[in-house]
Amino acid sequence: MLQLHVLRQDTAGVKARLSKKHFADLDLVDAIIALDDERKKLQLSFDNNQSVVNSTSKEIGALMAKGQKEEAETKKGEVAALKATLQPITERLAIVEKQLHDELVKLPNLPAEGVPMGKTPEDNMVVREGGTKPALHEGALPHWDLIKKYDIIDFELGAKITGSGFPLYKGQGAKLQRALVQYFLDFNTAAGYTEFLPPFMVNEASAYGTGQLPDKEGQMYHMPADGFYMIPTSEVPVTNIFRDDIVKETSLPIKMTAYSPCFRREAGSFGKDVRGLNRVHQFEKVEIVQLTHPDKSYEAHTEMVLHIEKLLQSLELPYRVLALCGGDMSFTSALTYDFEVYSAAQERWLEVSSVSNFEAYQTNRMKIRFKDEKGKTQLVHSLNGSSLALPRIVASLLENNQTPEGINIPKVLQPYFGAAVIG
RNA sequence: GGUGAGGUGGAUGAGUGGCUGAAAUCAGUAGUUUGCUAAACUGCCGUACGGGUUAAACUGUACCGCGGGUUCGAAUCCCGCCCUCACCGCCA
Repeated sequence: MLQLHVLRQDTAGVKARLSKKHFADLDLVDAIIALDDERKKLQLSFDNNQSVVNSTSKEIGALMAKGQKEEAETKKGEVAALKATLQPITERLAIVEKQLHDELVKLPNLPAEGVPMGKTPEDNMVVREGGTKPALHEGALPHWDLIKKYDIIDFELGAKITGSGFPLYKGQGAKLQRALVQYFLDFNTAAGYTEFLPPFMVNEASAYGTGQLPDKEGQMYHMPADGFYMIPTSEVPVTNIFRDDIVKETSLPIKMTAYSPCFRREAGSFGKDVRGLNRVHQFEKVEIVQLTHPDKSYEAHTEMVLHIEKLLQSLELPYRVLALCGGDMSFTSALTYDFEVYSAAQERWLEVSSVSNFEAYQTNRMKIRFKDEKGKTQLVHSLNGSSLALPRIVASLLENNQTPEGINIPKVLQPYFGAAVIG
């Protein structure tokens, strides 16, 4: 969530940036500031009253010790009267604090300087493209046919076992998953990211910390008996490692990577976009996360974008980098670059990575802080990016690398996969 | 799942109703001393929200797993929950 002092210091600027994100309820900003004013007033009057209660209680203790019962009883009466006046203040304060918080989390993160204007995916800006689109042979197939031809992924069986959107990987299909995960993790750890294998379910506090709750509740699978959520990305458990911590400034940046399956309900997604591997309920993903000094987060973002780009280049896939426009960025993000790979048979660009800088939006919720050289506590910045989401990489690999003889495996993957061709 | 023990500041750990926002030790940090390193000595050293100040100083309140309760007063007593550890049971 946004920091209150930002709203106070530059109310007009905040509103302008919220509009860039196509957030309509600008009056909410004023309402929040008004709530905070009330909160301060209540807090002050509570503190002053409580202060008297505390000191009087001490006097009572001293009187009792001296055996001056009568005087003590008089003081008790005073305290009781004070506490009676205190009660409505306390109650109101609790209401105002809750309200203030509930309203504050409704504000999305503010878009950064260079974020393009716009509302829909069409307004996203292509930053650059790389790789070359392949020329497919006569009779080339989309991946949903290729997986049947080579019997490597079975959607029907997955649906039988669980439901639609839960693919069953078989034989070389399963091994390809394992090879990709391992390759991605090795690529990330070689660049200084520490590997984690996190829990695949999280509690409410963690889901809240990264911003999945309260607004994206419907996107996650929920286990009501235990109050847990299946993770939609390992960003959630990994970023929460440092929840409520004050880290050493010298430990920044903290660079983490993790593999996990990801579970997404994708409620309300229908149509041609969802065919085959394009959109599924469970998929494999390797994620990178950084916690940085607030002055260094944009530098880190650039570094992460280049890192993902190198990874895609090593897979020899045609890709492009998009700067998301204000309206298409996620609620919590200040700057997002998406990576898309071209899937030649279906002639579509598929999103395989999203690299975002959340600035202090997530860390303000999670209270991840550091002490600067003046000893002042500050929030760190958090960033993350997929490196990478497997299904669409697989779709694109299958489609782009198909030949009449089989599917060619990129050189870098061959040691992991143990073969050069799926045939 | 059963039984028992326990959750206190970065760590260890004292503290069973007021003198405890919290001993002590370690770690950290600033300084003194010292050829260097090491050691010794001295000061500082939790978080949040306020008041106050140009900035400090100073100052109020809350917080000892979480939430309630008792009391003039709670880390300390009571209730509920969560978590950790040990043993037993079950099990990959």
